[in-house]
Amino acid sequence: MDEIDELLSIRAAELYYEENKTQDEIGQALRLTRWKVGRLLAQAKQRGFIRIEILHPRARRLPIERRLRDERGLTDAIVVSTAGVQTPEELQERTAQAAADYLTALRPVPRTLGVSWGRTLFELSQHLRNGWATGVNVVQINGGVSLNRRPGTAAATAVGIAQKGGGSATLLPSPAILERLATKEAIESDRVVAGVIELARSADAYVFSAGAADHNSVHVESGYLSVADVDVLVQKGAVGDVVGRYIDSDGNIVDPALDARTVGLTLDELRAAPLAIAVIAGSAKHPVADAVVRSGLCSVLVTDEATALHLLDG
Amino acid sequence: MDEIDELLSIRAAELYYEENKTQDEIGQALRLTRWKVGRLLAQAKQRGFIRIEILHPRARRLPIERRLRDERGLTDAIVVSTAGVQTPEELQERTAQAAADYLTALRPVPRTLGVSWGRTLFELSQHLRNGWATGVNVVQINGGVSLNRRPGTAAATAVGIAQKGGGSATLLPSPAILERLATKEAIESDRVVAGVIELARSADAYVFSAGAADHNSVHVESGYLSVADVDVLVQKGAVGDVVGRYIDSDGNIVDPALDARTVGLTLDELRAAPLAIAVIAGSAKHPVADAVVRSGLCSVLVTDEATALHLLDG
DNA sequence: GGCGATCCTGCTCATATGAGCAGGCCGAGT
DNA sequence: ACTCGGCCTGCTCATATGAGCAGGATCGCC
Repeated sequence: MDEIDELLSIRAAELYYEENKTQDEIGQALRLTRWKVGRLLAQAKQRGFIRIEILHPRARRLPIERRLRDERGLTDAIVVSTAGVQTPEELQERTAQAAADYLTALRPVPRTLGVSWGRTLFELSQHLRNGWATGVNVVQINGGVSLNRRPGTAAATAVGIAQKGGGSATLLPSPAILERLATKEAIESDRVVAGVIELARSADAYVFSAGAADHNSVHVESGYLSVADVDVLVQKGAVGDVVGRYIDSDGNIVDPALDARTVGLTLDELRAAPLAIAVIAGSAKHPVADAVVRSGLCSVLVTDEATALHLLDG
Repeated sequence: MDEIDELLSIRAAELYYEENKTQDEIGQALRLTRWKVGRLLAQAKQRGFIRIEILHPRARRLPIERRLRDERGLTDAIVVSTAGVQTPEELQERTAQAAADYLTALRPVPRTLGVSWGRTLFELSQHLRNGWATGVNVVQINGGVSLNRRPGTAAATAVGIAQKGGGSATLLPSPAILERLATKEAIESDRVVAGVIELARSADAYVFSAGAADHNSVHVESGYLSVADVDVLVQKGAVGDVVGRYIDSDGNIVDPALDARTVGLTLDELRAAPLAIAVIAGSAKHPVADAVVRSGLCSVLVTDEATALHLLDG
C-alpha cells in the first residue's frame, strides 16, 4: 500500500466511523468506487489504524482469552478489559466481579467448592449475588483463622460465598502457617481438621488467588510471616504464594521447611484438581501469575488484560 | 435499560467487535433474536460503551470539525486527532502537516498568500510538498528580519512555502517591533516596505499562527521583547499574540502603544480578510486560540483535538 | 380489577456490505 | 519488443444489517 492509499484509507475511515457515511457515499466524496472504499477500510483495519474498544467495567477481552486457552493450555480464561481503569483497586474489583460472574455461570454447579482467602477472594465474595447458586457447600482449603483485625478475611469470605449460594461453609480451624512442624502435624491429625481437609480434597472445584511476595502480603498483615521472612523467601527466588505456599517462577516450593508448616491442600493436590480457578489481578502479581500458569496450578484463570498480555508476550 | 440488558449489550459488543461474529450468531450464543442483538449493539454505541479511534498521525476528527464550524461560525475547521500523541512536538507536527494538507487542497489556489512566521509556520513550510501549488506568490504580513540565530524563522518560512509552490516570496524587510514609534512610522513610509505591506493587504489568503504570552515566545527568543515586557503584557491581560500583536481574551489589543510600534497588517485587516487561516496547536495556546476564534481573527482554524475541545467545552 | 398508554418484540422489506471472479494493467524477464 | 505472471479493478451475487411496523406484554392509573 503506498502513501496515497494509506491516506485515503484514513479519510475513508473518518467518514465511515465518525460520520456514519455509507461506503457508497464515501466513494462519491473521494471519487472512488465503493469497492475501493471497502478495500481501503479493510486495509485500515488490518493494519491496525482502527481501534475499537469496549468501555465498560464488565467488558472482557475475548481474543486474549482465546490466546490464553490456546497458547497456555488453560481450560478456560477470563480476561477483563483495563480500558479506562484508573486505580489498582478498580482493576481488582473488575477481576473479582468477573470471577463472581464466572462462578455464577459455572455448569455443572459445584456441590462442594474449595476456597482460599485473601483480599481478592473477599472482594469476589462481595460481588456474588444472593442466590448465585442453590446449595453450594464451601470449604476452606488452607488455614487462616484471623489474627488480624480487618474484617473480611478468611472466615467472612467462605461464609459469604456459602450464604449467598444457599449453602453452608466449612471452615478450617487452623492458622495458615505454624511456627513448629510438630504443632502443624498435631493440628492436622486433629479429627476435625483432618475431616475438613478431607472434605477440601473432595471438592468439585477450587477458587483461589495468589499473593505477591512483598511486604503487602496478607501473610505479613496477618502476622504469619515477618517482613524479614518475606525478604528471605524473595532471596530464595519466591515470586509469590498460592494457598499460603510460596513458589518460585517455575512453580516449585521455595522453602520446603516452611511449606511443611503450612496447613491446607498441597500444590500438587491443586494441580490434580479437575477444576482449579485462579483469580489474579494487578501488575504486582505478574510474576506469580506467570508461575501459576506455567506450572499448571490452575485450569481456569481469571485476570486482567495487562496481566494476561504479560503472560502471553512479556 | 436495566442492568441485565446493559450486560448483554457488552457481551454482544465483545462478540461483534472482537470476535467478528454476525448478529445472528451472537443471537444464537446469547439466546436472543438477531433483532434484539442489533438493538443491544445500537444501545451500546449510543450510550458510549463503544469507542472507535483512528490511530494515525494524519487522522482528523470530523465531528469536532463540524461542531467548530457550526458553533463557532468558522468557514472551515481542521482538527487533528491526538490519539497516540506522546509529546507536544508531535502535536505541533501533526497540526502543521494538516495545515500543509489544507493549503495544498485549497481551491481556488490563492495567487498571493500572506504568511506570518514562527515555529508553527516554519514547520508547516517543511511539511509542504514540492509542487504543492504552481506559482503561488508569498508575502510576509508582519515584520521579522531574523535577529536570532536559529534557522527557519521569518525568511526561511516564506521562501520555503513559495519555492515549493513554484512562486516567489516577498519579504517584509523590517523588524517585528520597533523601539520608537517614529522609527516604525519612518520604516512604514519607506517605499519598499510600504509596497510590501500594500501587497500583503491584497493577498487572497492569509496563513498565520498565534503565540502564547509566555517566556518561550518567539518575540523573546528573537529579542524583540524582554521577559519583563511579556510579564507586563500578561499583567495587562494578554493571552498571546497574532502577527506580533498581543491581545487579551476578547481579542482586543492589550497595549496600544506597543501595537503602534509593531510592523505589519493590523488585526482588523486580518479580520476583514476573506480567508484567514489560523494554525494553532498545543495546550499552552488554548487561551490565545480561544481569543482568536472568539474575536473572529480567523475564518479557518487548523488545530489539535484537545485545543478544539477546549474551544467548544472548556 | 379494568383500562389505556407505553414500551418491547419479532417480523418484512430495503439497503449496505463482503466474497469471489473475470478482465485488464503493469512490470519483469527474456 | 514480447510474453508471462501477479496485482488491481469493477463487477455479480449472497449475506448481514437497519428501518419501520403491527401485535402483544407490561405498567400505571383510576
